[in-house]
Amino acid sequence: MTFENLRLIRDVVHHRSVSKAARLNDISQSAASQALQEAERELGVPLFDRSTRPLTITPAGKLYAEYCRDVLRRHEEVRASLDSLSKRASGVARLAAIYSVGLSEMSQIEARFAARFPDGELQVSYLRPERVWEAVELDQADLGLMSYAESSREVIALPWRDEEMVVAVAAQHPLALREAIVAQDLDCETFVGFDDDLPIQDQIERYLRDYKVNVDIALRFDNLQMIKEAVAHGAGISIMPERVMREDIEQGRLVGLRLQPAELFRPVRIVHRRRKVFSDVTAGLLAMLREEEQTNAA
Amino acid sequence: MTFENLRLIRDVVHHRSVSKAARLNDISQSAASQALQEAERELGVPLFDRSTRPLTITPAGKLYAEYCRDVLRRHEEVRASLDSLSKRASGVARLAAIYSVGLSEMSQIEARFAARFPDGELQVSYLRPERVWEAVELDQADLGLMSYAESSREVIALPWRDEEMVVAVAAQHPLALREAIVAQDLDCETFVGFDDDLPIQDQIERYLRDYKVNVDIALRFDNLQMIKEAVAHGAGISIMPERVMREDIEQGRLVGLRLQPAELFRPVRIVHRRRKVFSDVTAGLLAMLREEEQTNAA
DNA sequence: TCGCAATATCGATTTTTCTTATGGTATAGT
DNA sequence: ACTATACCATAAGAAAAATCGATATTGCGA
Repeated sequence: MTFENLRLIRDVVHHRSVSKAARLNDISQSAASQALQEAERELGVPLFDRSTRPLTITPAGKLYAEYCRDVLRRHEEVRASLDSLSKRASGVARLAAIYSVGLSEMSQIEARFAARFPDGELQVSYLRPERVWEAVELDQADLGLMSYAESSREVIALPWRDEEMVVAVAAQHPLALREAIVAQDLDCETFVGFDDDLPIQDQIERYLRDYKVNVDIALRFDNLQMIKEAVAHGAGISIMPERVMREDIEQGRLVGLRLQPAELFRPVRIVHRRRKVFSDVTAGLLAMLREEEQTNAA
Repeated sequence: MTFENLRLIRDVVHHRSVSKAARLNDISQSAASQALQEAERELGVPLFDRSTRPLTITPAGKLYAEYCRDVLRRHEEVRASLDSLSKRASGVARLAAIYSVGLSEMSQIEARFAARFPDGELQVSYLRPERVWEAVELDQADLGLMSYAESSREVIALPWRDEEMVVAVAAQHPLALREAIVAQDLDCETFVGFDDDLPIQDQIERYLRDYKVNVDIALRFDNLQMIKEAVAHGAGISIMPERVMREDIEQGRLVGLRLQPAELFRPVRIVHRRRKVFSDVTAGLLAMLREEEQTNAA
C-alpha cells in the first residue's frame, strides 16, 4: 500500500468516482480499478459498492478514507518539515583547525558532513593554534578545533577529545623494539621538544618532573610536523599524540611507544564565540562533532 | 513509499542497524539498503549517517522516524477497526420477500449484499404477502419486502419503491399494437384480476371506477404468476407492475402498455419489527435497501 | 595489519504495476 | 423501450520496480 493508493482512495471517496480519481492521480482508469481491488483484498473489506452509480462508500470505506486523510496530512506535514530543514541546512560552515588534527581525520569529518548536509558547504582552514583562536574570536571562522584551549570571555571551549600521547622514536632507535615503556625508561634520553611557551611542552615537562626523569632537549620546534621529522632523522625522541603519528607509524618512519600508565593526554577542544547565532549547518556541524566526544576519546 | 518501507525505517532507527532491520522485515540486506537510499532520494534528505558504526540518525531521520511510528500506529488502529467491523458484520440476515419482487431483482440484491458483506450470509425466503408480514411479526425474518404494507403497532413499513403499473396483454391481442393507451381504451375488455380481498385489486378497481371504465373480470387469482400465465394464454388483459413482467415482455409472451397518464403504482415496502435491535449485517442490508429508495422509484 | 561485520553496488530474475483494448452494466435521455 | 453514455471490470502484454545473490568497500576492533 503506497501513498499514491491512499491518495487514490481518498479521491474516490471524495468524488464518488473511480475514473475521476484516476484522472486526478494521472493513472488510467484500469490501473485505479485494479489498485482499489488490491487494496480491498489486502484489507479484507470492501471499501466501495460499485453496483450503483454513482458508487457508494461502505462504512469501512468511510473509516478508511478518514485514515487516508489523516496519514496524508501527516505526510505533508513531515515533508514540509524535512524540506525546510534541508533548505535551512544549506549554507556554509567555516571550520578552523590546527594542522595536527590531520588531513585523514578531516577528510572523514568532511565526508560525514557531506552525507548529512548535502546542500551545505564546509570550508576548512588549517592554521597555527593561535591563529585558530584568533579566527574564531574575529568571527573569521564559525568553529575552531585546537588543543589546550581555555574558555575566555569571548570564546568558549567545549571538550572534543583527549588524545593519548605516546613516545615517538625513530624506527632504528634502541627503544623501538620495546612493546611499552614507563617514564623511567626515558631518563637521560635526547629529546626533541616543543617551544617552551607552548602548553603541550608545559604538560610534558611537568610529567617528566613528576617521575623525576631527566632529559636532554636537543631541539625545539613550534609545530608537530618538524618534531616528527627531527625524530625520524634520529635527532632524538619525543612525546606526542599517537593519533597525529599514525600514518608515520604505518609507513614505518616512526614508532609509537605507549607510556604505562597512560596519563598524558592532549586535550583537543572545539572553540566558538559565545552568544554566537549559528546557521543551521554550523549548528549541525557542531552537533556532529560533539557526537564524537565519547567515541573518539582516549 | 510503502508501509514496509516505513516499518523498515522505524526499525533501522530503533536498532541502529540496517541489516538487523532487514532481517526483522524478512528482506535481504541488499534490498533494505536500496530501499533506504530510495527513500532518502525521494525525501531529498539523508536520514542516516552510515559513515560511522553503528550508523547515526540525522535530525531529519529522527523526525521521519517519529512520523513513521505515528503512521504505523494509526495504521494498526484502522486495521483493527476494519477487522472488528467486518467480524461484527459477519452473521446472517433473514429477508422475507413476496414472490413478485422477482428472482432477477433479488439476485442483484444478493450480489450487492455479498459485495458489501463478504462474511455475511443472506437468507432469502419467498412467501405469500401475508406470510411475509407474519414472518416479520414473529421474528422469523429480520426484514420483509411486500407491497401495500401498512405500519402496525408491532411492525413498521418503510418506503422502498413504487412500481409503475401497466396494462398487460398477450402478444396477439389487438391492443398489443398500440404504443400507449388511456383508461378508456380498457372499456368492455375482458380482465384477469386479483382476488377481491387483495389491496392491489382494490386499487385497480378504484382506478377503473374513477375513469368510469367497465371491465369484465373473467378470472381471479391470488398471485401474479397465475395472472401472467392467464393473460399470455389470452384469457384476458390485466394491470400489473411493469417490473414484474419484464422477462415476459422480453421473451415476447406479454406486452406491457403504459397507461397515460401514469397514476397507478404498486407500493413495495420494507417491513420490520419496531424496536428491533439489528445485527450489523441486517442493519447493513436495511441501509443498502433504503439507498435504493430514490433511485428505483417509479 | 588483519579479520569481522556492516553497508554499497552490480547484474539477473522475479513481482508488481501499468496501459490498451474490450466487455458488461447502471442510468439518463429520447 | 431503446439507445447513448458514462462507468467499472477484466485480459494480456509491456514497463517498471523490488528483490536476491554475489561481490566490493569500509569502519572498527583485536
